[in-house]
Amino acid sequence: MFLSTSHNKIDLKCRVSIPASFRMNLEKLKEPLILFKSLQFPCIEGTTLKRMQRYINAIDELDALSDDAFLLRMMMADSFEIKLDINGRVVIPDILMSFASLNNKAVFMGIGESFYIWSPSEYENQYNKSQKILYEKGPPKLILKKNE
Amino acid sequence: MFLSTSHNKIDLKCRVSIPASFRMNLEKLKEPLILFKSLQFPCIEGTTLKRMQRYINAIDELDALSDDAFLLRMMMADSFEIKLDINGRVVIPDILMSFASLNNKAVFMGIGESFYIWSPSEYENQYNKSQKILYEKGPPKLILKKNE
DNA sequence: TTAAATCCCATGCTATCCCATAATATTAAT
DNA sequence: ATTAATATTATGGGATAGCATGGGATTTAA
Repeated sequence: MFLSTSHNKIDLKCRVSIPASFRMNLEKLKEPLILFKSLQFPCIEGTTLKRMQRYINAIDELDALSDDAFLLRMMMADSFEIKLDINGRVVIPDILMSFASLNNKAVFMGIGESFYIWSPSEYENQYNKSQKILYEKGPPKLILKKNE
Repeated sequence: MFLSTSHNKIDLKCRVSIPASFRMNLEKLKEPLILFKSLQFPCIEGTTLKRMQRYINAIDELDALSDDAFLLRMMMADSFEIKLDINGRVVIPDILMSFASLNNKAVFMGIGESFYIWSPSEYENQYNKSQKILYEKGPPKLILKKNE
């Protein structure tokens, strides 16, 4: 699982260290890493190849001409299978750098099955927004299921 | 799996490099490459012979005299099994060049099980369209199934 | 025999790999 | 508890291999 938040530097070659705990999770799952444009936020989403496969399978289940199928295909087009170097770093593709307004700092935010990579300023915006919602509407109501 | 987007040059002999990651996918699957006219867009679709077989099988499931069957057969007629040269390039048949309004630049767009080849301007149209839909209707709602 | 398609070699560029070092966290020892 | 020793993680930069592309040689077809 991807949990916790950390701030890492992006160098001139657009390289950045994936937090060690995230790396260990990928290694444990023996899964390659996929990076793609988030459909909800101006940030990059990271996940496993296996999970991406589920999106792809979902496309064939949909009406091929529908908006949803169209958007999912566009999502695939902006997805990249990324190899880590020996030090646990990745190179962030240009397309994703500019989409997420990244330049020299990245905020890694684990959210369970996947994680986000934010620019520090966008992250702050998002964080403030969440605090505001929490203050105005109170905490979310959750029904937890047992593990299978 | 075909993922990511890249821009390659088409030379005077109508040759173009298939992106290395797409090539590796074909090699891993030990599958020949098929190029054909997309049924939905003014672009070329590329996929494996195996997946093309599934389209062919699908025809038999249809009413043989229906419009759908007719369209699918026309699609097959403009399908080509393409060999890669030693550097990973293919020659795009004239029929497909003009169908997709290609001349000296090609945009390769991976969409999972297959990929598209667009002219840069058509690709841009398509991308803008997706951003508009995303903005107006929000992200696709998906319930993901577990992988088998 | 000429034109066109295919194959193969050459080159510049860029992304990837690998080593070195700096920073941080963890353990051990006094 | 404080300091020292060690391991782990993060970052910088140079060497290298692989990719995209141009062009010429060889084969195939008309």
